[in-house]
Amino acid sequence: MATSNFGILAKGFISGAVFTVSISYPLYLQQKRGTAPVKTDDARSPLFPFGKPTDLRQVIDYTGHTLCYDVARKQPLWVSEILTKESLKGRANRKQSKFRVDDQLPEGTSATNGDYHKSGWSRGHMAAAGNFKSNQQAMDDTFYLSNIVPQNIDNNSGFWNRLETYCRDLTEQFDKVHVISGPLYQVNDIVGDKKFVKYEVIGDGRVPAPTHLYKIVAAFNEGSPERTAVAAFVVPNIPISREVSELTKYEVSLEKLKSLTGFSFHPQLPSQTTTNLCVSDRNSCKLKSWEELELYFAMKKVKYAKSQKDIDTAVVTLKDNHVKFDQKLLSQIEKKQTELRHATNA
DNA sequence: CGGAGTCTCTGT
DNA sequence: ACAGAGACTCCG
Repeated sequence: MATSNFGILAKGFISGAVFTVSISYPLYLQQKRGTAPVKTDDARSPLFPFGKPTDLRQVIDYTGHTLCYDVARKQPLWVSEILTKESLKGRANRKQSKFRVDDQLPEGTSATNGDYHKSGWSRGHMAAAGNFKSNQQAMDDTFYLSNIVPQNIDNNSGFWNRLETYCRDLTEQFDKVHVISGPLYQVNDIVGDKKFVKYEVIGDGRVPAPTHLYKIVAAFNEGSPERTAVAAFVVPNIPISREVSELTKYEVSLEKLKSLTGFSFHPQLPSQTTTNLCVSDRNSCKLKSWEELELYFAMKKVKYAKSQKDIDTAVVTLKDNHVKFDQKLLSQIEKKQTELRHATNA
């Protein structure tokens, strides 16, 4: 028994019946407050004769990501993943995956698709599906609703999508890119000198829609993990202009994020030798332009076009947005058109 | 890449 | 009659 000799006796009543509990606790609990750390992992204490509150939060490992689940909010607190060139290569297809209730969670604590349906909010991945092209199972796992938060759809497919793309592109400069993502509930409404945190809750499950999302990016090379380049970002969960490409606009310090989340991320990271990602990265945390993404969309549309009409609409979309055609797209269009001609002739 | 909504079919 | 799965179409 790892207790001291300073046992005390507690007495009380439960439903009229007398109970007597002998409680032993370490000497340091008797010390003055502030002079020593209070041990919190001891289940017995004078103030908690029936045991200290237990925490339902749990950390779960999936095929490609690990998350800490917030039972009360029915969404993750943080989600961790590691990107490499290899993990981004492959044929896994998100069309094969389905959003679904996570049966690994405690009974009744998972959000449902019904909560999100017609809510006006999209189902935003924290660990991104596109980060697991190499493994269909890993991609499928990201579709568990344990990895999902209510996200503004324009933010999701726009700025946040560009941020995820930025993380993937970092694998061209670093062996490994470690990413932690999660929701935040921050002041988003100020009236006079009063500040408010206002957020919607959706569905029968009353799933809260976060005001912000955060992402911590730590990129390093295999041989020198002590020279990690790291940065953290807090992005409001609202549409963000396509013109914004400076990720530094949303950069915060790790210390700041610690106070916002209550989690100390990367506690082992030696801060003396790490560098700021937005300085080390040769792109200086500059996101790809929206035009580049439009070009990418067009490429896909042409590639899977079933008729000339599909190609035309893709082209019109680009012209509407004043996006310059690059050579790859032009040759892709030519290729597709001859392909379609052969199809009609046969 | 990131999503949504609608329709049809099927099983209870 | 209603719920879920799958195919299909659409958007940024």
